[in-house]
Amino acid sequence: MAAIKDVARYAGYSVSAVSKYLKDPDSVRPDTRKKIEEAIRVLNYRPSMIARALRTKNTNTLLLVTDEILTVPSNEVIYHIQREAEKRGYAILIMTQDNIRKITHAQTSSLAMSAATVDGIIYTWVTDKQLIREHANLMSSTPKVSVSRAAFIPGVPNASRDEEDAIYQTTKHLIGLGHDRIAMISNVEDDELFNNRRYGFLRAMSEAGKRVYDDLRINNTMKYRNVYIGYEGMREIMDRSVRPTAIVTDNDFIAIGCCQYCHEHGIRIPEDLAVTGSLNTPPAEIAYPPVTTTSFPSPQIAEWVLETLMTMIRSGGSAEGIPENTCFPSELIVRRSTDITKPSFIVPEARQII
Amino acid sequence: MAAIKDVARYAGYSVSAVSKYLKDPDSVRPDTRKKIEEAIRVLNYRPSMIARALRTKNTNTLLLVTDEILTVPSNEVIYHIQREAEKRGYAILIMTQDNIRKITHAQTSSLAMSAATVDGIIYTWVTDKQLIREHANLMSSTPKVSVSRAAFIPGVPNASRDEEDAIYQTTKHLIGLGHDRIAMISNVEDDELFNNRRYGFLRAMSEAGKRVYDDLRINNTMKYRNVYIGYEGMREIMDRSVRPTAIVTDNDFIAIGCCQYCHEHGIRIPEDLAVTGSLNTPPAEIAYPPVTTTSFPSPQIAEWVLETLMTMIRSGGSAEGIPENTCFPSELIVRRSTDITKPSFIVPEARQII
DNA sequence: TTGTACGCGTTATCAA
DNA sequence: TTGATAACGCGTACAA
Repeated sequence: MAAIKDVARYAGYSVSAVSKYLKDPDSVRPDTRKKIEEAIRVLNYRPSMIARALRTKNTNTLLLVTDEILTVPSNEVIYHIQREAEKRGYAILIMTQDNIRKITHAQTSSLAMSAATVDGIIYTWVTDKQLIREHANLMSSTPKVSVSRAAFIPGVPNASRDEEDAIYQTTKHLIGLGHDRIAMISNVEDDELFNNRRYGFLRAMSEAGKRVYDDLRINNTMKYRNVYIGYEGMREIMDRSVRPTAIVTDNDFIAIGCCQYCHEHGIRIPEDLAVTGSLNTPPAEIAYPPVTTTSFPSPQIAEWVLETLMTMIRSGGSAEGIPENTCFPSELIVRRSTDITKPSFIVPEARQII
Repeated sequence: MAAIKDVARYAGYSVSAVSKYLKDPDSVRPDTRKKIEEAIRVLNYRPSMIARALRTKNTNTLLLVTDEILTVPSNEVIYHIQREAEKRGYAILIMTQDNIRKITHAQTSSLAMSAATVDGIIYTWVTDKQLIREHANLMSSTPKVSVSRAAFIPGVPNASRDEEDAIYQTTKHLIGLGHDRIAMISNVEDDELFNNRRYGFLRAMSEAGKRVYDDLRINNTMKYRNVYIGYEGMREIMDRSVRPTAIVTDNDFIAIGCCQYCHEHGIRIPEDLAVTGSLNTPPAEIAYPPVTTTSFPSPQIAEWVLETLMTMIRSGGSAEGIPENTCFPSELIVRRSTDITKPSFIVPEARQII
């Protein structure tokens, strides 16, 4: 691989002339530029990003910590972060929480690898806050942000969806359709999240002067079992004396589970029962019937992540003046599961991922 | 940030002693080791991977080129590659095809960034073969592999699923259930893929002495519209004089579209019509009814990717002796859409992602 | 405008 | 077993 000194020698100039040219081609005389460009072309020269990084201390690389490459909305957020990063000339290095743990707790005695040197760090949907706190401490001089309340730690700016508002919008939508008896089924992964969502539901109900008949709270051992939670939740609810005409859930998969129960028991959706989900996952769009839901503002959050990191990098790494929490609203997406005027099958315009 | 020389000074030894210790702690005397470890601890020293990379020429980083973070099975493969890489101490750098294009075609005159220096490259589900060929040429000394036939270029070892076998297994399953009139609906992204799949279907049919009644081939403008393709495909098929009792598709989403049509028209699945998908995507498991499908061997492919790259890296980058194409079989997953004895709703054991 | 000299943090070679 | 030194490829004062 040709190095800068080879280019210099071939062009008949010094290394620094070439370096200067690389930084700003117009800062050298036209004939010099010509010769340098010729040399670069002939030698197929590509600057070594490593040597450059050693000198300049920045790698144009951001570390993204996540375990959730496969789950919505985490994968969406990663997707958009990746693209926003590329726009700005940054590459994304992905690492799992487990690997971060290995790095953080490595005995310095053995081959304790430090994390690859990066210009910024993004924590998303991590579960071990204690670990993140330690790692953040270790990388104290590197700009850091986090996404989703589950990853919030003090001192690291965080972006998340406004969960309360999402459920509030959904509930209000149902109320607007004339529903009186509305139940809520939700999974609990995080008490703060649950409380926010629950409050959104209650606020909509109370603003409309509706009586709260029922709610279901399934416990946390059911992670990755949301469809089943919806199915079982429906069974419980249908045992009660007062049956709801609509179900609010905080997850599309729970809603899909509700639909499965209804199919099994001859309950028509939305004629007999309206059902809503949350997060606008791909399955919600192609479910039978398609499920009314609220979007996750992944593009907005991704843009926030990059803009915030860029600001911090420019300001030498400090989080000064950046709010600890930034909330993004979601959008209500009305589909057949609540609205009989919508198609019960896929529309040509629908763009399913895959 | 403390550097190795700081550790050396603090411990009272030379830089090379510390470097030697770092490489193999047992290669220095116990008392020396003690002092060095103390210094590392006190100064919170972490070796600079950048400086190390400048010296050793390897970064312990692999470049993964893909545009499909959101689609199955690409996301599954990425997920597993990421984990297999971490197991071996490698980090994964993700880059889109567009960015690769920018890098490859950058005018050397301006700020032509080279790709970050990496120890290996993985191309997955890329669409622009010409570009990949150029990039592979540019990075000629870096070990490279590709995943999925869509990314195959000569000289770069490729892993993919055995598509013919997947459809063959599916068709045989239907034949075993007693189906006589079986139709096939497929999307066309790639003629080679289509031919493989089609051949698997025909082979199963002919081996069983079945007559081939019908097939549908929807054209390529419908990428990301698979559910709609299934829906429309069913409409066409139901217009024919001889109606099938089973439908083979090459994609779960097409199968789900078929189901939607059936729901709309009172056709019971699987009583009146059996439907099969492919790729074992999450929606296939939670569809109504759950869809019989074939798995994608993502873990096996990911392991192949890493093992192959490790081999190439050890052997100095050559693909010598590595087959150009490695095919992995898939597994048939029988669900309600073909088998009436299976549950039509979600089972408690089902682990849905998200 | 161009060139010289040094340093970034590490590893490897060789000598002590 | 440990230490001095060169080299990896580049950027940047500073001098010419």
